[in-house]
Amino acid sequence: MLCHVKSTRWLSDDEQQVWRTYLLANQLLWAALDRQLQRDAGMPHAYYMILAMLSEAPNRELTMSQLARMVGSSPSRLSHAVSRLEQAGWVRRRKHDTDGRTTVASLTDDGFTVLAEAAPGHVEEVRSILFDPLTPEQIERLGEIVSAIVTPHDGRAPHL
Amino acid sequence: MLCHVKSTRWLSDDEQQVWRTYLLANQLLWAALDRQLQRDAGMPHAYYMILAMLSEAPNRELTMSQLARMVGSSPSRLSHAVSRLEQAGWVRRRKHDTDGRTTVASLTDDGFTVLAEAAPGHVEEVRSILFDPLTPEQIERLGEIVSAIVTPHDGRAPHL
DNA sequence: CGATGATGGTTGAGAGTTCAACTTTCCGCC
DNA sequence: GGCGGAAAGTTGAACTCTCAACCATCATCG
Repeated sequence: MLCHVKSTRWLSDDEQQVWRTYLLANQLLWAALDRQLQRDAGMPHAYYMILAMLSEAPNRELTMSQLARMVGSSPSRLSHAVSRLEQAGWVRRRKHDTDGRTTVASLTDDGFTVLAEAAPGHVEEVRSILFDPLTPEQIERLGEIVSAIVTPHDGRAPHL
Repeated sequence: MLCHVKSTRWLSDDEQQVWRTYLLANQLLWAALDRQLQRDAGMPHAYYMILAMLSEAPNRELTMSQLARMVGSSPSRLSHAVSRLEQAGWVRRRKHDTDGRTTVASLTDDGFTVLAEAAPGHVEEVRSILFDPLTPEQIERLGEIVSAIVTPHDGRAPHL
């Protein structure tokens, strides 16, 4: 037992329970998602998100910075990932027209095809694990809850 | 736009919104947790969980299988992780007395110390990101929701 | 007793991520 | 114009994770 140490706001038993179950639910979800995407599209979820964001962008292209913010990656991680996706022929990189620092990533037709083929299975997976077990009310509550978490509170901003 | 493809149960706009925000909230949480643990204890969250599970086990030891199930790792991942932790001097491995196949991992005193030092900051981080932004009612709802997700539904079991 | 399969665990290679260092380009200001 | 700092990206090394192959031990059953 660790919680004999005072002056720490330890979790109550109920909170502990929620936290542990939250971790478990998350693991279930990620394991299933990664397995499905790896099987059906040969890429991890982070890469799928990159393609998905690009596919929705005007002209199917975004700067690396925009992309990094949208998928929540560090610049480094994104750069490596895009290198990989480029190598697979799913994304192309080019220099920005007017700003020489920024590079623009664009989705290729091949990339779009791969995405389109993986999407139905992916959505089905998300649905069956996350949404199907929940009632409509619970889904609404979940929406409120996650919104509360991502909304900046008091102190520091959520480093977006 | 991808959703012109029919015969897929696409997410509604509301569901899409919940899903995206869920992903964002998760990223926030994991980024913060990993940063804090890396800074304060020099290990990723998965490793922290291993130490935490061991610390709560009778005699502070568990078999690799038990440990793997509790932290939700593949045997391989756990084996690599424990190797690393052993190398750091925080965990020791030994052969099981009666079953020659199983190996038992036990938390060392050093391991316990590291854990004890990292725990307060970790709990504080979980609290400030996950629990503090939520009302007590929301926490309870969240508990119900994650329980519903981890509970086996209809078809296949959640591969625990 | 000995083959057969199941259980428990490890290993190595390849893929992904992190972290810090670095380059290049742009902006503001003297 | 040129200097200093900020912004945008990239790179390489160290680390973690995944996946498949593998070894050893146990259990069972003919």
